[in-house]
Amino acid sequence: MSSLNHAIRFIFYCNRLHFKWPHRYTARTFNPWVLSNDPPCICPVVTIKHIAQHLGVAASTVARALSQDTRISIATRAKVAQAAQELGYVAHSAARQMRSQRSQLVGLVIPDVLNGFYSTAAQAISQSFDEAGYQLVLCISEDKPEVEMRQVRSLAEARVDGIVWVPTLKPLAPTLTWLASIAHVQLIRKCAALKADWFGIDDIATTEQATQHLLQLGHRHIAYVGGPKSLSTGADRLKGYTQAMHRAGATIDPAMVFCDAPDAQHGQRVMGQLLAMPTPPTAVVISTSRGTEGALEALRQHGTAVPDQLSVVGFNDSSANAWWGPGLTTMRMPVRDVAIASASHLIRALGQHKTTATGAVGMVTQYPPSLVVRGSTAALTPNSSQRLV
Amino acid sequence: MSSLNHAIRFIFYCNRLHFKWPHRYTARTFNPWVLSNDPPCICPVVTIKHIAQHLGVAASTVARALSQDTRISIATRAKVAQAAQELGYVAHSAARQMRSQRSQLVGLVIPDVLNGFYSTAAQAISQSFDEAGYQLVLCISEDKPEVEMRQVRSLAEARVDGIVWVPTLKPLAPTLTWLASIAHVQLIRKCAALKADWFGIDDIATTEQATQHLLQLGHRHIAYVGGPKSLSTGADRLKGYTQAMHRAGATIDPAMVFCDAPDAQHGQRVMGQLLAMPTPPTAVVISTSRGTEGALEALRQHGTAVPDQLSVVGFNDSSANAWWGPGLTTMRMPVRDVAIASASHLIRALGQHKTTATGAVGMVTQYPPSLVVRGSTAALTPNSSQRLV
DNA sequence: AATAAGTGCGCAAACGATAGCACGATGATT
DNA sequence: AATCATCGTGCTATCGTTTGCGCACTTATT
Repeated sequence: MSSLNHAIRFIFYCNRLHFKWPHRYTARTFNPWVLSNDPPCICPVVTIKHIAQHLGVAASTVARALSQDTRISIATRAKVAQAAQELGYVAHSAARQMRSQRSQLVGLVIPDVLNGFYSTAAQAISQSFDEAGYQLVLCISEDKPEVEMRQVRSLAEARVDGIVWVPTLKPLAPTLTWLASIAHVQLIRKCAALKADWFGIDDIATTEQATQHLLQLGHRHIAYVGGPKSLSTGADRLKGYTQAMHRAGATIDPAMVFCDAPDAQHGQRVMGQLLAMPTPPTAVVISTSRGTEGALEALRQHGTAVPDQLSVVGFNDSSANAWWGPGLTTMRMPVRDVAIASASHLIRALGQHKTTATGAVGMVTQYPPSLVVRGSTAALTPNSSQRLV
Repeated sequence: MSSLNHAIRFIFYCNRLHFKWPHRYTARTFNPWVLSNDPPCICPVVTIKHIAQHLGVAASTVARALSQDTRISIATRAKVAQAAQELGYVAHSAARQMRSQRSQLVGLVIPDVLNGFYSTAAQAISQSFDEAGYQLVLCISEDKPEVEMRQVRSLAEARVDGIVWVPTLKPLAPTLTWLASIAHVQLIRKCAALKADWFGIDDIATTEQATQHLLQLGHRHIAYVGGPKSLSTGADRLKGYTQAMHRAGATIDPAMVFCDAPDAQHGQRVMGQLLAMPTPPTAVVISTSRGTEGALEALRQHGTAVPDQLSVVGFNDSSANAWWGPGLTTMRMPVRDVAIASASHLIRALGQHKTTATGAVGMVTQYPPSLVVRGSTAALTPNSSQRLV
């Protein structure tokens, strides 16, 4: 804690020199509740002016020295650096932002962070921006447009340099207005009302692959449990299922297609309904991660034999899926790759400061999913609960 | 997009009035890549000065009106509010911070966000601060002290009002110096080198309960797989195991106690070693979440029968644990409660602005864990791989 | 009628860092 | 010897917002 003592001595030193602390300073103390051993000390924060006074140079010289301006001699730079170190100088990014117009902050707006899908994205994005020297402001919108609006407003007030945005179902108009004034990329979900560069996954392919897999195993009565159609992901995944079914000439029973809230409750309830049907499906495609969790819980409660009675394809591959019973066949998505790509793109754009050199606006970058086949899907047998028609 | 047009008209209006835009303004435009349909428009950001000029009042009046100062008449306040709305005024929090000395930012430093343990905490903390009007700066330290140091430094530069901190194994000295000047709480892990209010879980009780459970089932050769002893959580959990074993008069085989990196690789490797022993244990306590994942993978690969050959107690209960094979017996921790408590405490402290009214520093708030018994633990039988000695 | 109190608002000084401009000193060139 | 380029540094305005002080005006009290 020697730098602290340095700082304290410095205060007395300044007082000797009749350095006038602004009166408001007296309220700023080192927080007493983390330094209970030491006596509470009135200790203002050190600024470049203090360093300047300490060395007998101008504040601007200190500023330039700290930013390694070549116009300042090496000797002076060294002295400044040492003084800054001794006095415990910590730059004030808000003040810097006032002039430079750059906050070195970026916002991340995601619906949820418990969901492994988004926590993976958050982790990757956090790392990318950390490496690039940006700080990440995390906003969890909980899929609520009002929350999202408030958070985007706050990000705009903070003058974040950029935003990585996973839109909610129906973003409110002010959200779009504010976002339009900020460099941003859209992640995973598309927002039709606001054109911007988008990074995501080929959602049609996810369910298309899954459904084709089940069709090849001989299934024809395949149920679908997904997210709301108003979400771009929900609509596309439904489309993938529909396309695959039509191409194979299989008929879709509307009673076996559910598009609703992408949460565990919904998954559990809907799976319960499917199992209670007089002629239940022989296979089911579930296209949300939380929905998959709920559905598995319902299967456990009903004691349904998987894959003997029912083949199941889940969503968002994780290590937990490998442990589950016979192993869960899932759609695996390169979330990490997508997240890193979006962050890199935004970082690059911010580096270019303003030029839209990439060319066209509304760039679309789509990554392919893959199907991980495990034990929860099997060929259709007479054992299956549904008799072939 | 009518508010945008309003703003544009306002610019011309200002020009007519010979309002001088600072030359630097010309570089700030509405971002062209999100508004490709409209022609790129040079459109400075609206400040209170512009509102003031628009209404023919002083900037200070606008500032007071926007902060609902009672000295400003209701009529003026309404006019200001409307003008702000029309011109698309967005407050500049950095400028506000310059005077008020409050950034309305808080930092969250956690080692990992993929880990369900910490993502749960992050979600709860994010919500708490969001409700209290703070923005959350997320820092993922990856358990690396150098990364942590850099991030804490950045948080100090951003003048965050407070920090929720999960310390790494060995925080570096500068980290502590910088943290000492900021209001903060420690979460989950304790940092002995820096006294502060702490919120966590009774880590001794976690493994103590688990071990007692196994002892009651008749097990005596119980292995332990945990995190490093240098971590407060690692040390305490080991202590809980040791205490329970000693109290029951069971001998601890040092070859069956592993304290190392809390990751999946370690869990998998160590579990492999245990299974390969000439006289393997009949039960095992695993006290890290990632370690549990790795261990389960090793069990799957070895085809070990659980609980017939080996009883297993895992860590950090999640819904996935219920699906796993016979259901995984786990230590469940009230992470969400702890996280919310820590955030609330910090918010309360920040609200009091400086007073350490709570009294003593170094407050300790500890929540009790609970044991969720499922199918992975069973009474010792001759079937078990280890003969009783 | 004169003073006191209250209301509504403007002026200007900060907050900390930075960038443009200028200025003195040194050394090099004509 | 005079002019010029270069180097290192200081002065000062500026970013957008807040706030203490003060002024003019209105209403209440003596």
